[in-house]
Amino acid sequence: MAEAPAAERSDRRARKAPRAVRRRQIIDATVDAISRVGFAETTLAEVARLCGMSQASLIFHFRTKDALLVETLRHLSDEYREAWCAALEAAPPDPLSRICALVAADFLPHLVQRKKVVAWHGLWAEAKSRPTYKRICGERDEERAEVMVEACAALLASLERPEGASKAQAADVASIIDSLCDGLWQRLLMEHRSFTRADGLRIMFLQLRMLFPERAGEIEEQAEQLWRKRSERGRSAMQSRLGIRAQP
Amino acid sequence: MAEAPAAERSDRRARKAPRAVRRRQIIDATVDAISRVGFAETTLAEVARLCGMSQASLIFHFRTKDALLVETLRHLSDEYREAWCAALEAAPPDPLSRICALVAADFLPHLVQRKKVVAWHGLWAEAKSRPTYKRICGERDEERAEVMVEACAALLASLERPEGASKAQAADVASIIDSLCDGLWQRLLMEHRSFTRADGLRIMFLQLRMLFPERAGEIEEQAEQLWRKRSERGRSAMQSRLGIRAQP
DNA sequence: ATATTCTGATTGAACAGTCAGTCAAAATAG
DNA sequence: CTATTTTGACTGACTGTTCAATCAGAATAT
Repeated sequence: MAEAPAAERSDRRARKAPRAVRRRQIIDATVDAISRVGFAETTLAEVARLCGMSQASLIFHFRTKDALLVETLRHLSDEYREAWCAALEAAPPDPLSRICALVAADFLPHLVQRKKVVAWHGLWAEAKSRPTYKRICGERDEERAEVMVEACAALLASLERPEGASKAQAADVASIIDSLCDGLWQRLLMEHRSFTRADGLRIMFLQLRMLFPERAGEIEEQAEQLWRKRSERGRSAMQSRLGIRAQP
Repeated sequence: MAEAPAAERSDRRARKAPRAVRRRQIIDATVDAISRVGFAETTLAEVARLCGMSQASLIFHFRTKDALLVETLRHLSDEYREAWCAALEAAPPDPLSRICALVAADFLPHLVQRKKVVAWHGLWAEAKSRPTYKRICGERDEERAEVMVEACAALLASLERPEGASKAQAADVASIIDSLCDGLWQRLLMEHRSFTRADGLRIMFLQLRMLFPERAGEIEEQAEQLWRKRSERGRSAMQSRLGIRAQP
């Protein structure tokens, strides 16, 4: 309980911290606040309390409350972007692997933390009436959607389906994948007792197998690989099979 | 403009309106306000302005602002429930028709108005930190989900798929349908210029055909029927074909 | 019918509380 | 020292809510 080694524990009593560090602390506290009390009830006083600073300090580092909220949204957006970009780079270059990686990134436990997603949704909900928010959210979604459409197009092209694999078809498939992701996250947030990330991931892979039945085997392989990684982190006996068989 | 016939036109200048009517006017104005300025910025002053009444009147009819918001949420919830219940009753009793009816109800133009859904999402986003909201939203989702699961179970049972049509399977299929609906609505709200209700509906039916390829013909039939009804309301040349063919 | 009383709806003005943002002084760092 | 960071105390604007007064129309009495 004594003094901290000053490096890792540079937090509370460091009177003067680098600008970027303070800003980050404040943003983290803002995320915390929004996820706790909701967007509408998030006040500077609450954020200040959560990061142990004065209200005036927040205003000193971000000029206004609105600016703080915008930068919080931007931070979350950037972080999310980096997460799926990293997942994408770590994945093999074939389209199917890329799609699986993108999907998996959305459901990996500590890549996308609950607290952050709650805050994200709180800010997102206000985007409809705040152009700036809308722009940030829009950019985020667009970029990911593009990558997904490309991967889907590449995969569809390789499948040689009976009727022409048009651009529109790839867009539709990508729409289904992305929208289902969003919808499942919505459920995850509301029913976080009865519906887990594992459930969401399982259903996503179910969907992938339905979209690309020709590659059902590979998809199941990728899923089981994920489950194996997952079980390293705790739960030993996890239902590792998908619920529905591929069509014959 | 002379006197109104007192029955239909009981609106503005009726000094004393029945309690229920006034409450309804206020709730409508609240929906309007939330959809315009967002939940966080919705004040009693704004709502009062929108329905041409005094702030004090709002408090008179609903004891507090919170109560007004809760009753607004409940109203939207009830209205939505009635919409899909009506669609369900109007539909033929076979499982597939019921599923199609439920899906279509979510995307039919004036059954579910945009303004209301925007407001719904605004309130919904706050539910994470407001137990009362959460309860109302939860009830709404649960009831619909149950009906969907039942219909899916009945349909799956009739298909005689190779491996047993378990309860879990029906739940998964229902999950996919409902979650995709939610996700598509999310897109609809954000990209309401480039992504229309018709796009959403088209993708939903795409999904249904993928989930139940054995009944692809019937599903396409139902879809085309919907499109025909739709085109009565204006647009003459609407892409009436689904983009992807069923698997052979 | 007319006048009177009663009741519930409606409101303007005022209230107390909370909010984001200001400021000058204190604390810290280089 | 000077420059930057930090904060407690303050402010003005705005919030939801209260309240006494007003008003319209129904009920009652004459």
